[in-house]
Amino acid sequence: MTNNYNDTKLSWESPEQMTADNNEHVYSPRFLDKKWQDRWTKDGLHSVDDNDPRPKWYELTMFPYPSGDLHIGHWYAMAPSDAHARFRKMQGYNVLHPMGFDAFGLPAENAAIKRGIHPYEWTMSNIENMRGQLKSMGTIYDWDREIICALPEYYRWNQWFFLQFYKAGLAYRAHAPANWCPSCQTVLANEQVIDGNCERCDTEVSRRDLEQWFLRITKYAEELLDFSGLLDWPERIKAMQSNWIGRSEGTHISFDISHCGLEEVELRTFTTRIDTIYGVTFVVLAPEHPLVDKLTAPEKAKEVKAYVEQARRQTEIERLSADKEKTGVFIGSYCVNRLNGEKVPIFIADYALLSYGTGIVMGVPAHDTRDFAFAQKFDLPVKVVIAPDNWNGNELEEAHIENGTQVNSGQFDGLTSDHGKDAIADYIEGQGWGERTVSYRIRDWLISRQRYWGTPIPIIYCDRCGIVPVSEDMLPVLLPEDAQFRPTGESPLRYNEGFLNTSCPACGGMAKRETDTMDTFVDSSWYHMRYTSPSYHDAPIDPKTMAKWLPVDQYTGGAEHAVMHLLYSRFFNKAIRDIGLVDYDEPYLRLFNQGTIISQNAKMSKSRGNVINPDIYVDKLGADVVRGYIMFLGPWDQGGEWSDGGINGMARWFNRLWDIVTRDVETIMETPNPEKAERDLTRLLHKTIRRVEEDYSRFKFNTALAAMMELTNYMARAWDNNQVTKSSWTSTISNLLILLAPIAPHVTEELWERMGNEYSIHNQLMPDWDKDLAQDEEITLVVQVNGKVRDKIQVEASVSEDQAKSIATESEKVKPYLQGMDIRQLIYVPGKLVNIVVS
RNA sequence: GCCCAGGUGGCGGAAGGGUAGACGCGGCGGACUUAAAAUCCGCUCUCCCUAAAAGAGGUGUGGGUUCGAAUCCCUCCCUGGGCACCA
Repeated sequence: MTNNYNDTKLSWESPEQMTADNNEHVYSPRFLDKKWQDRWTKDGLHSVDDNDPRPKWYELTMFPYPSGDLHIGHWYAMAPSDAHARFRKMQGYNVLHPMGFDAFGLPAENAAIKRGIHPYEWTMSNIENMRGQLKSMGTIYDWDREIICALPEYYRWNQWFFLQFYKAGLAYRAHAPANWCPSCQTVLANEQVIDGNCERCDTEVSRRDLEQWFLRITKYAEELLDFSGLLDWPERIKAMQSNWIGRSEGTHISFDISHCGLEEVELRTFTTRIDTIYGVTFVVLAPEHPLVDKLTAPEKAKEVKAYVEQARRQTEIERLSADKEKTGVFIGSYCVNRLNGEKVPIFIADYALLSYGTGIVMGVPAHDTRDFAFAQKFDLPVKVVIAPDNWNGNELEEAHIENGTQVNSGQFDGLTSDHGKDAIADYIEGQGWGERTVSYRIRDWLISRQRYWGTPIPIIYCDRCGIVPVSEDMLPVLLPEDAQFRPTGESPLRYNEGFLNTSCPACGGMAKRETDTMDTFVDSSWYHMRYTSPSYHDAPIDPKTMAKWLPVDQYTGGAEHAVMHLLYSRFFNKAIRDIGLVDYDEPYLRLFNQGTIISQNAKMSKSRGNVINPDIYVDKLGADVVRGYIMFLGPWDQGGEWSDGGINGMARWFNRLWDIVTRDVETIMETPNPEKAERDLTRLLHKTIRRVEEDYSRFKFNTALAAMMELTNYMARAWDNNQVTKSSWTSTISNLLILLAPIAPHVTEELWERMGNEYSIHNQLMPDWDKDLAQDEEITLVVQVNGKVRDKIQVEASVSEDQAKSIATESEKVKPYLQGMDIRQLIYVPGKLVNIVVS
């Protein structure tokens, strides 16, 4: 059969040339995108009803920073999540799939410094533009629920949460060395320093001592390691969070310094290897440790001071480099190892970190690689206390860090080191010299930022009353509009007299406001909650909508947020739970991480010039083709490479689909065997339904599309071969359109209407598949001899084991391989194959 | 160094103990066209062979388990990500 494809194909012409008016059969994607987007908006098709009785499904994708342009990476994150949310909706859920803007942050302020545009103007006009681009994707976002973090009605609740944390002892101020990004002109949290560089701008960070506000995430270290409240999170993300939290079990053990005549009478160290306590030959303090001054002998003072200053100057990178040669200084005093009464010299060295454990390390060169290197450098004794198996008593070439037998360990000699650990810890606890404990690598979350475009921290400093929180009824503390944007290293708010000067809420006297603003990760820690009641005035969330929607059922986004946003948000949830604001333990029950879309073998970036602008493709090919192509690239979690050739393939398939759906069924001729034609097409349809729905639920859009392509390929062939019936044809195309609707909402809506169906396809339910109808009538029986395929035979699906075996052994192609052989075994796999084992 | 995730045609990728390479891109050949584009049809892992048929080989490497391994187990190599002087 020949088709006049010119009449029915999709046209990629502009809508001016091709409108639905001048030709019913020609479709312009650009025209149709707009036609249906307008219609859906007008009908409120995607507005979400809090009172809908259907089971709820809250599907969220990480909201974008309003950089001003929606690039292909945004599409890659958002189009598949939209398809998945649509799929859930078509499974009968009441779906909330909202969108908003992570609108505070540095680029807005940098634009102000560079170009004199106010951050508010810059941000809001970017949002305006991006909202339009987001709408062009054809997503089901309910724009009535949009949130913008930079607006006072949002950030006042950041301040409100901060005050609750302050009251609960979860927010505190401390003077501490902090990571300073000289380019961003602000401090950063530990999570925002990647390999010693700023997470945003990649500039090397330095250290700066400042008064800073912290949130006490360490209080939740143990609970954050417990992922049992999550339904489905990637193991990788859980591993990254576990790594970051860095739990290690060990013992606190103190060394006696009572002979020094100080107020302090002991040095507390943390060790995971208490079994090696008899091998201590030195103790190391972190250079910044407060006891350093007190313990330094006068004759060493100069040398120690020089070392401390040099250590402070070092950047994070220099200091943490593992291959760096050990440095340090003997400070001229000693402590006593209480277990054996030995006198132990005290050093300072920068490999001891003030912020981990107690800031003091017991040096056991025989059994720790770092201590070994230090001992070599300073010619300190290496005392073996854990004998390796078959140890001959010689000196060690390197540290023996594995297990062994306790030696030179007093009463513990002869125990295995495992037993030694327990016995020594018991003994120490009994003597009151220390106790078993757990140490974590994670530090409290530093939220102060010395920048303008963020949430003002609602704190007032009064000379008489000290630190005074702003009272709740005075919120929000508004960002002043008229700030001077100068990169001074201090918040621009400090130079704004009108903002800075205020009166003390306690005594009414003159006082000054905190001028730092909050890390923007505070905004994203609870934004998912605000979507449920974006304009609620009495609290961050309406308790009614909270109970209805939260927690989030499915969250999607990039893995780069594993130890930043995702960890902060989990902490935030647990903290506000303990304050009594929510009653669940985890904010995001299921998490799926999409990969990265690349182009020309590299991440897209302006400097590489390999950036793909989606608008051009949307304009030419329509949103559905771009959506479909992005989902067809490969498995969503593995990312993929953009190719222009590839997207044309997707456009071609939509073209063929359009052709198939718009064929006139009245021209179908009588087929010789209508029952068989009907059964065959129906069978493939039901197999396709099964595959597509399984694939959607696992985010395998690529194979779902492949299944639908196989179906259209079959249909085109069957039509040409006169092997279709009107009824199966019609029912197959309407089911196919429903299956495809989550990926391609516009084309399917248009074709659905053209078939004469009731508006809207997006209110249809996903079809069920029928096991019997999907059942094969014939199968290909594979016949192997010793595991090698020798024949493939079409047989009835109902074939019995005996029948299959005899068909296999009697195959003409197989017989030569059986000649003169003994059949040892016949393996039968029902519905699949027979393997004849011969020798 | 430790912990994850990967390695399959020219390319993106299917298959997660049972026909390796679905689906798509690219390529080749053909139809339509004055021609081109678009569209449609056919072929497209490698070797052997004039060709077909039939063989043989083939999923990073080397071993193992199994009637049968891309798939499970062990060794090593490579790629990407995370942690790393954390005591």
